[in-house]
Amino acid sequence: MGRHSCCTKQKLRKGLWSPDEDEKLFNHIARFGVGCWSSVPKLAGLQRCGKSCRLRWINYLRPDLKRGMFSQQEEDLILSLHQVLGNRWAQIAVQLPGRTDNEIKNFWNSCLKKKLMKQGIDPSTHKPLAESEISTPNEKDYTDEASLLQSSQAHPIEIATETEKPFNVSKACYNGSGNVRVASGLADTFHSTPNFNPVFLLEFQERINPNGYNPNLMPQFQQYQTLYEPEQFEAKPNFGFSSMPDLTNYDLEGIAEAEFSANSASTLSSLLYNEVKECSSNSSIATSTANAGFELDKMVGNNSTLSWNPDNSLESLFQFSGIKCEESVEPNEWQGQAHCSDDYISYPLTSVSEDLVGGNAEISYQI
DNA sequence: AAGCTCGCCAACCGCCCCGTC
DNA sequence: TGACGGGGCGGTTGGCGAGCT
Repeated sequence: MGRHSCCTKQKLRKGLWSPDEDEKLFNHIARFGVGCWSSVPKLAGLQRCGKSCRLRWINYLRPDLKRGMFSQQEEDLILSLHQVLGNRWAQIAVQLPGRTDNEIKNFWNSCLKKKLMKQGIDPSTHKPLAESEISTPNEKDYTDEASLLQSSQAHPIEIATETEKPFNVSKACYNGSGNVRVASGLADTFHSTPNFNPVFLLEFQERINPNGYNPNLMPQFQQYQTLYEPEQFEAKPNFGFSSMPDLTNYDLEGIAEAEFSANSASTLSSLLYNEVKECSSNSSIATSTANAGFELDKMVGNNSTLSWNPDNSLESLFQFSGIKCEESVEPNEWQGQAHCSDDYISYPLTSVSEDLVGGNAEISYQI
């Protein structure tokens, strides 16, 4: 296979990204969303390969990234997931909103691995070192149920019996003895389809006390908010970042509503915030597709257009089927309604809402 | 203060998978 | 059906800063 074709081109910059490059990439994605990565460098005026742009966006520029130290709960969850999934960082990252696979991988290699070693636990098998050396092959392939069963017999995964919400971290914790306790059904989740329920995500995020916005992007956010007041966002739908509340990063307990309003750029954000906060306070999160539709319908009570891309927070979770793009529109021709081009898609929330209420739409949860 | 070591982490590399032609 | 290109993923590297001598 060899080197990726985009990297073979001449005069491509490598190494650390400059603030200027970041700004160019950020502005490009902010305007046009995530599309064909190979065309991004050219369109954004960057001397980088598409892969490099993609990585920079995913690992650093994405507004839904959480920065800072890993919490104890996150650490426990990583340990738990690693025992089940092994070095499948991307799958592990799915369960840790706001964290990238690269970040988790680095955290594992720099901290957790050593921590386990100090505790006398083999980081690759999660068994006591002595036992591991004697009997256990290094990396087990847990993809098939037989090997999982075999593994769990040697080191049982405790399945919680009570009706617990999945991703309750306190119930999916690493106990330091090589065993992992997960909520009922969680193990199945890992090994069946890659589908992921965002309700679980919200549940989890309630508990991990996120650290807030990606600080790297605050200046840009502020800039956009200065340029475009909330009422202008309907006319500037391409600024999906600002109109898209970051569900992963709100400190639902700590942040004042007034503060939120000041920081958010749209009514939609406030509506979403209220909804999530409500869920947070009474833990009555919708658990069915129908309920999810209802909740969403309440959330999207205005006519704001959500312009967001599949890599970003909410639409990465909700894939609305049954919504067809009627026409192809160039990105620079976008207006405040539903648009679709080959590479970029945005949906008017009211349409989504109507479809959901009408029962025509199916929400599938997707990684 | 200078040199050295070490750890962290951003970014790259190489491979694989999948879709398209 | 095979070649090709794009995207995604895990492993690895190297730059840089902090701490130590």
